[in-house]
Amino acid sequence: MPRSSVSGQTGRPPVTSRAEILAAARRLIDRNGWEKLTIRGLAGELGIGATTLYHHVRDKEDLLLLLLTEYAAQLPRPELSGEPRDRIIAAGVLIHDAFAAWPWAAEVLATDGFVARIGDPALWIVEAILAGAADHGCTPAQGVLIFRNIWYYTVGEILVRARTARRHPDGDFPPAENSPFSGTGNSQLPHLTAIADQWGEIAQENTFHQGLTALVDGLLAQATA
Amino acid sequence: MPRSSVSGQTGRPPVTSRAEILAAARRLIDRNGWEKLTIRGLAGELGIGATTLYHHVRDKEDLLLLLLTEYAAQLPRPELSGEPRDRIIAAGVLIHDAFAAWPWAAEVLATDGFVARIGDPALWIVEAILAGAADHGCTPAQGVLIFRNIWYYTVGEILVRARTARRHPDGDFPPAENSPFSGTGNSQLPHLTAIADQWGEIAQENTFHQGLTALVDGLLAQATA
DNA sequence: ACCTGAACACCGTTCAAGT
DNA sequence: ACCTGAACACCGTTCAAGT
Repeated sequence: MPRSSVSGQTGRPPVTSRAEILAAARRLIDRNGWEKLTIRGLAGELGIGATTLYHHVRDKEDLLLLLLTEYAAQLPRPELSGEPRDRIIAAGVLIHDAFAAWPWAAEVLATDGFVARIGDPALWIVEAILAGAADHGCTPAQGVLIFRNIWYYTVGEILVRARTARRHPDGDFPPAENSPFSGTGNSQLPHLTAIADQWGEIAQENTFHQGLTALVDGLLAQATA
Repeated sequence: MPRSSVSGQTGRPPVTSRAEILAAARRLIDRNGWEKLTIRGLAGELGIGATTLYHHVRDKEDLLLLLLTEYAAQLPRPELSGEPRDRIIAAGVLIHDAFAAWPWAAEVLATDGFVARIGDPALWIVEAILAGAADHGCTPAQGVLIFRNIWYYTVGEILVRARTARRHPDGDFPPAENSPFSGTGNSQLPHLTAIADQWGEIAQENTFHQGLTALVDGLLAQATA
């Protein structure tokens, strides 16, 4: 790790910086996908020795976390207004859209403790959901429940759709792979058989907003029952 | 790949079989977690050369898929009865419990096309959800929507909780890691501050059934609106 | 028919030595 | 202060050669 800047500079001059490393990492991820990011490849992109990176970031996990924190800090932070229920849904959509633009973030962050790890830049959206729940008449514990459920649902949607997209990139979805029903004429499965042909097309639709609304409305109905 | 058994056996006798390999893989996963499963380690467990495995399974992904198919085929398949809405929820709980017992399965299968890949043994539960939706008055497309949403929610819950458990194994949950709020006295985040101390404990609770119920009720309300 | 070691093309990370 | 190559301890997979 380099020390924080002091006036009297001595010793060998740096060939790179943490900022340069993060920018290059982001470039490579956008180009090849995050699974393909390697320390050695990153050093190659920067034209430096692979081991030099370890003077600027602790390890690969630290690098990814720095990248996520940077991304989170730079996201727009719109004022949420209107009915509490609508604010909660809008907050969920914001989380979703942020991850949809950078699906690998969901892979890295798919953990309950994510907000603590990513830090302050993400807390405001949690606060927004808790505030919406409270304004709707929920107890604090019910607010936490609502946040957790939105988080589960959103992570699941992002991960499933991201991995599906990786397998058969945009547009074509061979029924045999995308539909749960590839065989023919299984009389034990009448509903599945009936819908088999259209499954792929239906599963392609973006129904996040609709599903999130159902989840939030269901949770709020439970809370105020 | 070995050929299907024929009576006149010739050549070098096998030192293992696909069944033995799958059993050993399962043992190692249960012992060390699925991330630690390596082809070389598996061969070591069996006391054979690593490259021998490639005569019995195509590659590592094929091996994992065989393992999943075996697991799915062996799961109990209870009759679901009662109200359509309750049958849908019960089906979701069955999916959840199957994955909760083997969380790595969710990692491998977190893809829209999962049922096609895992094959017939998993189709009955999809049929059960579609049938419940139809009996409740949903169109086939609405049934597919309900299945997909249950799948997203369940995958998210399993993955988030599995990865969290891996980070701070059962019991203790340091607030600094498990709560979104580690700092103190941030007046911009009143609701978060108020609940910070109890967050870890609340987030520990298993609320899957409750959340799934909210989701299904919300979706059914949308469908029949 | 089946098994095997050597080899290929990779990983992340450490550390002593250099500038 | 910072950089570097060599080295360590791994991966999955292929393939020619052996039994």
